[in-house]
Amino acid sequence: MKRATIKDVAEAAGVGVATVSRVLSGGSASPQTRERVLAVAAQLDYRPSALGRNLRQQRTGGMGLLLPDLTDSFYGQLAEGVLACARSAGEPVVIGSTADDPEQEAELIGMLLEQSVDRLIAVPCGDADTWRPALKAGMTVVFADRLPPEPDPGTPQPDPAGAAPESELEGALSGVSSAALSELMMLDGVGALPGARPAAPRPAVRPLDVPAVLTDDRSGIRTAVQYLRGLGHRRIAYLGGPGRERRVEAFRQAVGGVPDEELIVFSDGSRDSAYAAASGLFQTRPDLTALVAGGNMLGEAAVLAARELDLRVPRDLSVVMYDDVPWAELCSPPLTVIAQPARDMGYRAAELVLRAGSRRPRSVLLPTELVIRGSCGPRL
Amino acid sequence: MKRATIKDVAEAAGVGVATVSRVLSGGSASPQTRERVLAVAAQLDYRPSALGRNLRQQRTGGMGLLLPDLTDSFYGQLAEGVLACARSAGEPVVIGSTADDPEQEAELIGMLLEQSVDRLIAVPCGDADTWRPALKAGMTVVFADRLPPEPDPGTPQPDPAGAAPESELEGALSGVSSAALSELMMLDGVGALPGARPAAPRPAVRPLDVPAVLTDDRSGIRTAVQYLRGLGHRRIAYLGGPGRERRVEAFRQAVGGVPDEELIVFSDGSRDSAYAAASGLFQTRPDLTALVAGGNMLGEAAVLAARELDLRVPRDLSVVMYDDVPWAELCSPPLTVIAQPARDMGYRAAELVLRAGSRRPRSVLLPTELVIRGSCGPRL
DNA sequence: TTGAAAGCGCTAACAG
DNA sequence: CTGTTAGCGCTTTCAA
Repeated sequence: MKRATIKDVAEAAGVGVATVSRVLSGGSASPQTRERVLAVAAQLDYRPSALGRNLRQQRTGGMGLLLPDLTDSFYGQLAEGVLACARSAGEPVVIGSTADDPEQEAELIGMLLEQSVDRLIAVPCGDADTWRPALKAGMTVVFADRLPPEPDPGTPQPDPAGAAPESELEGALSGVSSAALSELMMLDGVGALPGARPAAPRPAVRPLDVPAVLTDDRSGIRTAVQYLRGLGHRRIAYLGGPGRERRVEAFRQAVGGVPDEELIVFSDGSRDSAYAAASGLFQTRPDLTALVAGGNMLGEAAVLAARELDLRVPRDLSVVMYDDVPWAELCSPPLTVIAQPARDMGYRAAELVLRAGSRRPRSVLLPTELVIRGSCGPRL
Repeated sequence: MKRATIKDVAEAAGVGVATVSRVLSGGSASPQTRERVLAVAAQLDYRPSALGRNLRQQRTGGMGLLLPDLTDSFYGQLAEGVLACARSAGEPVVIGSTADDPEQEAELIGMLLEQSVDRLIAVPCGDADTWRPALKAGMTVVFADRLPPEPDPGTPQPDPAGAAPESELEGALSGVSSAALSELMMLDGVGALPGARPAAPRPAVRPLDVPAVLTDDRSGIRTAVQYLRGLGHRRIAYLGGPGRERRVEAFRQAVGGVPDEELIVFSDGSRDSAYAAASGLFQTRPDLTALVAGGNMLGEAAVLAARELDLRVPRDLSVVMYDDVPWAELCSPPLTVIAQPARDMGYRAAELVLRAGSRRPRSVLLPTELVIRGSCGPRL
């Protein structure tokens, strides 16, 4: 039993296919025609085929979603946000996971292009060159959670917002009422995120001009570092993951002075590498008393490594982790975290990519919140 | 700059479109023609449009994936498995999350039908009626992790494999070499999972005949219960989630005798409901000494509720949780779990749904493993 | 308000 | 081995 086509409906209703199409997409038609068509369509259990429509319109509906790892609760939450928005719009979502590997990312972009998916939400890992093809092909792209690494300009770039603003949020919003602060923040052109310095000569190759939904990393990190400093900690380490340059930068800035680079270590996206990095750090620098983990998988690794080395949290080591995830509370002690509104980020990114008409939508910067639990203590 | 079509390539190469199509899909062509076409295609950066192909073939490639909740690490891992397989096949995956709500599930199925996605992997929550439309439409469906609830037959159904077999695995494999036991298990017709009793009169409405990738719940639960009993526990409670009838049944059977139904409580898919259920259970039955949580979100809730009520684990309460998730180790104490090969399940489900020719593929039953950590102790 | 007709890009059947 | 051609189901001019 084959599916009914628009032609079947047209014949059964004694009208032309164009009329059926119009009725079903809310075009104009006389009431009686409309009613008849609707009745017949329902009776035949007609479902318009997306295939025909897509070919005709030269575009697949819905959106793509590219994430590093669905195993990471943060991205799981982000994805749920996207799906929630897509569902309410009745749009399909094509998902792909990149494992933070630019090559896989490029492949997935190619696949989406082949499918004529022209809207894409991504947590990018590749650089501008990975992304240019998608943009040139006319895809509407929205980045979430982070931006592609900027091509390193010749001269080391000073903080884009000028002299170390209190936070990105404030930087972007200087002169805005504090009521607006609690609102979701808008800013334009993510390439030059905060206070666009009109005169500053940027490198000729301007980064990508793609809207993004980000959280205020600078403020998140700064709050955490200040909190730790307030507890007396001086040797604070940072454990970072891939694509997180903004956070590291924020960390360097927050600790102030000449940062002790040995206290800043990185891993790639895998659990193993995170564990190795954490473990290595603890062993080479037993003098550190606090750690900021730049992501929940890193926090996981840090807690595990600390336990393995018999470092007691928070007695021997204070830990703050980026991302609030369900298990943070189950941990012993419960982890103090920098919470990001993961689900909202996904939802808003989906909104952006769906609403995007011809105009490029604006970027969104969401606030973070330091959730104090039990993993930080005074320096002893 | 528009994308090149097959026609452009044909013209530029001085051949017909059919030839291009043939060359690109590995059909026969003379070496020089092939070479020329390939060269031109590369030169024009030609990418075949899935739109045209899909319409022509009346089917969208790739597969759908329906999960209850991406926030649940178990499903995140499952999804990663599916994506890994899909990626290596170059196939797109359309994802949807149902929140264990049959209505949303039905809607998503409808959406996939509209997209002509004809392969679907699902952790089902709706019953047979929800799924029949998809099957009637000719979708190749593979269930993962669980099956739709069976329509309750008039007479209470005895254990389908006869007199309480040691486990589903063994039940399905009686007479099979023990070497094969460590292999992935095959069995036919999931509707009548284990030892198909030829003579037994089943209800007229046979359940769905859909292949599935499951784990051996019976053995998983039984092992856990036996472990707890070995530690001296007698009042063992079970905290269950939606769509988990097999596990509860296994639990009832494992505890033997007349189960104390008050010790068996359920929640829906949400964290809140799980917490409420756990908390309620602990308060109404302070005499229980051990708990089996039928899923990782339930385990999470149980640990939280126990902590809230000042029940020490494992001193006051021993806990075994279904699903091994990264945070199980971070928990204090680290949780003893029934581990399922989540990623493999996803991968294998994807294999099944992709390999499915006209023949219905066989079901797969994977083993579980009791991972003993620190959340269980002797009854005091 | 309505219908006829022209494709969108591709594959498969058929003819050469 | 290769080219021509007929659609797949739909939307969208363009006339009527």
